Amino acid sequence: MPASRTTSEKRAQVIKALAHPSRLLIAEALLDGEQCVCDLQELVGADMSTVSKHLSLMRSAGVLVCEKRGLNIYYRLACGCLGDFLRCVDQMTPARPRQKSCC
Amino acid sequence: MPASRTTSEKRAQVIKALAHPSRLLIAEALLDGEQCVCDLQELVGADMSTVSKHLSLMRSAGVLVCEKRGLNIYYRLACGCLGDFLRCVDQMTPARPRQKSCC
DNA sequence: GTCTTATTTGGCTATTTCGCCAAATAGATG
DNA sequence: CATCTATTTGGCGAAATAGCCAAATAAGAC
Repeated sequence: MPASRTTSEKRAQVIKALAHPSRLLIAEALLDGEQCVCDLQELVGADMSTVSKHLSLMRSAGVLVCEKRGLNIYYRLACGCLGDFLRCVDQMTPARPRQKSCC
Repeated sequence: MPASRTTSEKRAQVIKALAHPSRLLIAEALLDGEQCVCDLQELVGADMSTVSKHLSLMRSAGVLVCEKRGLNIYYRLACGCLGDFLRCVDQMTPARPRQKSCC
């Protein structure tokens, strides 16, 4: 059956949470396991508040979950499938050939 | 090895091409096979020029390829893995539970 | 209790993205 | 050739997103 518009909207919200270089960099880093906000800030190299907003967006989209332990808050991927997701993305990221136009 | 910033940027461009409800709806429809622009316009229900720009963006991101036959231009998915991609997205699209905040 | 330290939130400007309209283009048809 | 049909492109205002700063919050340490 064809996807409904509301299904596409829900899915798009999740995809959007990964469709930003800094957010994707964060998600990729978390493939190796959880990290605290301050480590992710260092990774991304942006203002702490900026990173925090990215994390919050990814969390509310269902991509990340977090947990407080001691002084820090640790984020991790909500789902183990991100590797597969990225493998598919890489199949569409050809080093070179991309159609500029038809015909 | 960790993903580099430029790798994440390339990937993010592909993901961005799918991170919009109308564009995702188009991609989902193309799971069942190619369609011409006018069919996709009807599906999306936006102005023809709007749909054309979405298609062009997806094409230059490497998500779609197109081909002209007769009067029409037919678009199809560049890669067969989109189904897997969406299955992963759906795992992160829980009907209900989503972390509002930590702790 | 006060003082830190880690993180989030509010507010603001700058940038990007979206969607329509109108005009341009490409190619089939007569 | 002129004309029609399908699609793309240019341009512009409106809306959404990004990133910084400053202020607020939460919880552990003292």
